[in-house]
Amino acid sequence: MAVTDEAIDKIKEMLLRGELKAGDRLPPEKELSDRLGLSRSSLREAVKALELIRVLDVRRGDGTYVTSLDAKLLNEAVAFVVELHQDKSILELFEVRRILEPATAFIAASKISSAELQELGAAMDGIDEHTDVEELVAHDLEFHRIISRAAGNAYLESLLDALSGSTVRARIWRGLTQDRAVAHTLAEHKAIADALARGDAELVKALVTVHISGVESWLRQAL
Amino acid sequence: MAVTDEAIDKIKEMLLRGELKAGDRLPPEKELSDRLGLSRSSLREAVKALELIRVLDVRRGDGTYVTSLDAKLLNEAVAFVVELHQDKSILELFEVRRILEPATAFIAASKISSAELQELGAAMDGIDEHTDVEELVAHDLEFHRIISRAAGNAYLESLLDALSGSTVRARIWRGLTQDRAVAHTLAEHKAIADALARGDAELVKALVTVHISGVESWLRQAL
DNA sequence: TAGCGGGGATTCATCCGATGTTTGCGGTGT
DNA sequence: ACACCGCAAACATCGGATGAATCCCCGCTA
Repeated sequence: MAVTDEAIDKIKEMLLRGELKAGDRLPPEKELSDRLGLSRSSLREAVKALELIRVLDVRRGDGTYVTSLDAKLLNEAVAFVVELHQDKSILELFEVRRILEPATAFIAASKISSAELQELGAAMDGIDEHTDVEELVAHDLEFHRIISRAAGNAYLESLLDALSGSTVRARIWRGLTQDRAVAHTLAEHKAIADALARGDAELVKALVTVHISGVESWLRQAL
Repeated sequence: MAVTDEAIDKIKEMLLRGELKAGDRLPPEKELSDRLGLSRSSLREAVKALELIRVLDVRRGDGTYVTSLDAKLLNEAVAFVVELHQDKSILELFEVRRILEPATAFIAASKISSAELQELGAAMDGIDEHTDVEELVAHDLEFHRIISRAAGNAYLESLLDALSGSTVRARIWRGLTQDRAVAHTLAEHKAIADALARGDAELVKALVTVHISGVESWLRQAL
């Protein structure tokens, strides 16, 4: 194509060149479209596309702003794609997660703070095999997120977060509930938290590998 | 927002529900906009956004089609984001690559076919420290891509491809050339290929770790 | 009959102008 | 000093007009 895609590229270049920085406000639609030499309609298409992947933030009645442009961008972009691949090749996506999650936990083991360890403990409080699925999913998400955050790499955190979308997580925990495997899975969480507290990185890595692989094989059989 | 985002969601749901499948053609703009209850202009914004992340493929004068919806989607989405983070936090992105690349190579070691090994050999033919930067980048890209493809996980392949965009690669090889470190890096490629040929997965993993880490530390010092 | 070319129909590309809605901000009055 | 009001700026959405690319059917020709 041409005009609209050129506009996307030009905006991207303005970002790369530092002409536009995070938090900056873009010129009004009319002015920017004149400057880039296209119509408002076409410019709006470009802006909309950049808004979908969270590069721009459009505030009605106010203006269009550049987002923080941090690692969370990865999350948005990947999550959208992952959501579309739900039934199809979840297992391949899971294989990626099986690589990343233990490595992340390994890194986290040597960096995690006592505050984060406390958070991890709090995340498990009040969660047992009688907790309803919705809350279990929230717990699971938080548990893994605290660990990935402790690894100190925002991209890793975003990627892991996006790779197992909440839809997949919900399905898994629903399945675990039916199979009465919730207690077992929660025990794995507990073991991981304990090993993290002791700073035993190798054990953490092994436990996480077992944990993820367990879920993976459950998923494989469930499909 | 409202109308346009609703349209994006509705199209996404049509995909999830199987109402639209890969390769399908969407109704014409006019018809679809009527059906979704919005104007053509607004619908076009939605379509444009979905086109940016390669979910839809618009062919002028023909129609709008659903793409193959395969793992390559990840590539497009991630590559766009990565490109925007060039100067900023390349090192964090590299850390992710350092996790994925050895693990991928490890998997590839037990799966790689003789045809792929031959490809790997061919990719190294005619490449030496006198090759110009552009060709070195192409070689590097191909080398790592053959290995990730051999691992048999399309998402892994896409992700790795996207994680080290060609811009970063170009910068690295330009730097390696100036530092007269090209021969050394190519020798590492050779060693990796040899270990793959012997099926020594552990060695492959170690070599790749060394390889990536070497580049990473060069990059760290160059920033 | 097979192949080729033309022309109309379909569909997207782009632009324009009008109108509605939301937000931010400054002025005003108490 | 504070609360309210109203204007101006900026995005949201619409519908129509025109252009350009593509597809496909139909008729012509060898």
